[in-house]
Amino acid sequence: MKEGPPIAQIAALIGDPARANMLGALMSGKALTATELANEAQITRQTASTHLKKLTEGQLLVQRHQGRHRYYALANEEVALTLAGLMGLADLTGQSRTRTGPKDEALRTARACYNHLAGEKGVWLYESLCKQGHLDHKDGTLYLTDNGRAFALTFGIDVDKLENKSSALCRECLDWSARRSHLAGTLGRAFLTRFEEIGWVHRAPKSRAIIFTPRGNREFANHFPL
Amino acid sequence: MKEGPPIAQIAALIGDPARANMLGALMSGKALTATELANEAQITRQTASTHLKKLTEGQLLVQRHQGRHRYYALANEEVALTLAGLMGLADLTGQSRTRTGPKDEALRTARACYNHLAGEKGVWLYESLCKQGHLDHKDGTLYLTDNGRAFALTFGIDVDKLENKSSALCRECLDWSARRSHLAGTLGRAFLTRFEEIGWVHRAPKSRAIIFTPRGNREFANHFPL
DNA sequence: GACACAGTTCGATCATCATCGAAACATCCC
DNA sequence: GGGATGTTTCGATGATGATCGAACTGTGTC
Repeated sequence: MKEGPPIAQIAALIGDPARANMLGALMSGKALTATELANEAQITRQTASTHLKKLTEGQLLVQRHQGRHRYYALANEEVALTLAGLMGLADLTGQSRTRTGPKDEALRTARACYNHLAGEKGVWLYESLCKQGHLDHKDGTLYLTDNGRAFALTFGIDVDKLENKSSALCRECLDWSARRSHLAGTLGRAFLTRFEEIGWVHRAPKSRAIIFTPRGNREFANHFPL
Repeated sequence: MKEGPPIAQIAALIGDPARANMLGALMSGKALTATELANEAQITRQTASTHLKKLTEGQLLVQRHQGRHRYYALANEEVALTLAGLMGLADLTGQSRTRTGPKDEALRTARACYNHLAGEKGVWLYESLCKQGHLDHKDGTLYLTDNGRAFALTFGIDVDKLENKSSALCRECLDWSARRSHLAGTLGRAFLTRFEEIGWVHRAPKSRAIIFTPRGNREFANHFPL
């Protein structure tokens, strides 16, 4: 990796097509094995291995051993949110050639972004929580109100346990192309996990798309009015 | 430029050291000529020209003719904010080797970020405006309150004129390394411009640093209490 | 133990792209 | 017009880095 301004090193890491494909696959939030990532990027396992090494050294990924597998995941939420920002910008500047495919439609409606809900449904969730007074801004930071805390508890989310984690509880994830924010942070991830637990949604097999069941759609609209 | 996922193309553009240096120089918000940018990146003018062409085609920059000069500037605020995000992430992941130089100190205190105020003073401004009830969040978007509008007017900022512009009035610019937001958008730029007009600050010659005069420091603290 | 599977390291190849010298083009000034 | 400055285009060179075949390490299974 050539020397230069720090931003160039990170961008160069993301700038290779193979690596970008891997990062894109990891944006769902799930950890994937080296082989899965190699398939995702359409390269051999050897090549993938060198890429994964670079990404890990660059602190964009972390690896976790599990038997003979090595699972790779995005290093932290900051990486995920920055990548989301870049993706939105790419969309905005018209780098994306393929417009409005049938599968893209599902992604635009609801998708996983580092294990929180993004897309239209993500914006919906966020705005509903704000409007109900469950989330609020104070001096520039997003926080969960007492009302919101109670609401989360009745919804089956153990907020106290979330707060022990080192990363932030509430955070905004900005999507340039939608020009809207939605909820990220450990709370954002907890909501999506809960939706899965209670059978409102399930994940599409090989995609970031989140599929709402008919019941999930109804219940979601009931619990999160706009 | 190799094909691949859209994000890779943008990142690859930023990922070259020479181009990254140019973008860094333009982050102040000022437009610079091709020759100035070549000097900034320490490359010949021919090389700079090809880089600038690529950046312009990639919609990261716009160029403006003025006589025999060609001024280049960041294409829009979205580009600027995304670059700021990447820079913060680079800082966070420890890509930056040079820690806490004497000049970095000034940058951390106050610097220009696409013509709005960033750094500690930027956070200060933002938090003060929030605390005084001049800025508020509603359903996930930042907006100027009626109080804030009146305040801006007495401060010498013509808000009505700003609102006619196509880009957003209020926007947040997130700095990962500081983990705080500050005010961007046309209003953010208007504030910095006004500070310059009334002699509170001036720009360091070849840097993004913003220098507060002694009087500027006092007045700033008076007008924007925390 | 032998075998299959997952992943990494090594070495060689090859394509891409940044770089610069030279030259062309454009604009301003006198 | 002629000369000076700013900028781009062209062509050639060179270095970086992505890629894959082959070989090697480590882990689980029978």
